[in-house]
Amino acid sequence: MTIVRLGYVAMSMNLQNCSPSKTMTFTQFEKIKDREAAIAKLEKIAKNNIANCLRLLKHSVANDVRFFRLSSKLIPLANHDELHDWHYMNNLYDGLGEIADFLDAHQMRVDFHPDHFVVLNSSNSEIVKMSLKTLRMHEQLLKGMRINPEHRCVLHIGGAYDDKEKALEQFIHNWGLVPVSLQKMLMLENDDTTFNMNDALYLCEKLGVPHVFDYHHHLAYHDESDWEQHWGRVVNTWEGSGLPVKMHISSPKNEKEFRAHSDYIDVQMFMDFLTSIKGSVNRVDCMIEAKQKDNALFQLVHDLKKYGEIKWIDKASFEID
DNA sequence: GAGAGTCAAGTTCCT
DNA sequence: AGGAACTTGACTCTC
Repeated sequence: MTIVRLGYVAMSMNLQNCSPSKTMTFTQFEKIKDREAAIAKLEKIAKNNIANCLRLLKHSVANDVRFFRLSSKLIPLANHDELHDWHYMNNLYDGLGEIADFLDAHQMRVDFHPDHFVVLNSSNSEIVKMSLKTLRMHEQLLKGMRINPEHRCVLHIGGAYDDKEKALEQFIHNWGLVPVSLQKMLMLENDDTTFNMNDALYLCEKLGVPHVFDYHHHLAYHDESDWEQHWGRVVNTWEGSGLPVKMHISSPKNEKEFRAHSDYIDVQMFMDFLTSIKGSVNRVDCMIEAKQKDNALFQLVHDLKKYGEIKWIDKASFEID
């Protein structure tokens, strides 16, 4: 028996005016002559993003969804070079504290997926430095929400730079430059063009990092199609974690644009996957990555109702035998 | 208000 | 060497 919990990404198609990712471009920032006023504007946006984040969490719990990806764009221009003197965290603790209180009251798994500017295997030390800065911001946000940062940020491995083997070794080298507290925060995902499941598992096993298996990425890019023979290794990378195995689920937009995300999830593809893994692991949390966000999750739940082998626990989690 | 073009950041592909 | 695509939600400007 396996317990499956569904989650969705960062924003809702149902809540109005509830973006957690509002921003201000640097160009606009510079246009405001009074720098203090400009920073005040950034702070207002950040506060509002965090308030909207709490609204999203409440909306999720109201629908039994207890798995959610936080936006990595909560703080506009947070790590911009020209704003290095801005202590963006100072005004955010109240808002983050409210999220902390809410999370304390509800069993909920939240985490981050910093975007593609975080590249840990770069041989350019400036890029690695900026990447670490961005990861430290994520760590501070997690601490502000009183979340144990362990295994709360999923990353891609990075660039191939024309030599994949070398790029993997560069990752291992650079890993030594990553502070231990940040190392503990990370998980690694297989991508859809460069580093497949085997590559990610190689690093995860070597460095003691949980592997987030992305089934759609695997279908788009692999050197052997049989992922099932390695599934046990995926599960093993989670052994030392206090959290259940985490997965990414999405569906191809169409044959031609296979790698792009579709609006909704192909229920048969998802069931094929579940049928393969059921019983191999006690719990698995599936992050639904679809253009229609929470609506894609609700639609998937609806589509899953026709499968008799699924026993529903609540509106967004179930058991499968 | 709708629609087109732009945005801090990286990598890869194309010329 | 330099520019566009990638992929993305939100912003900004124009009409």
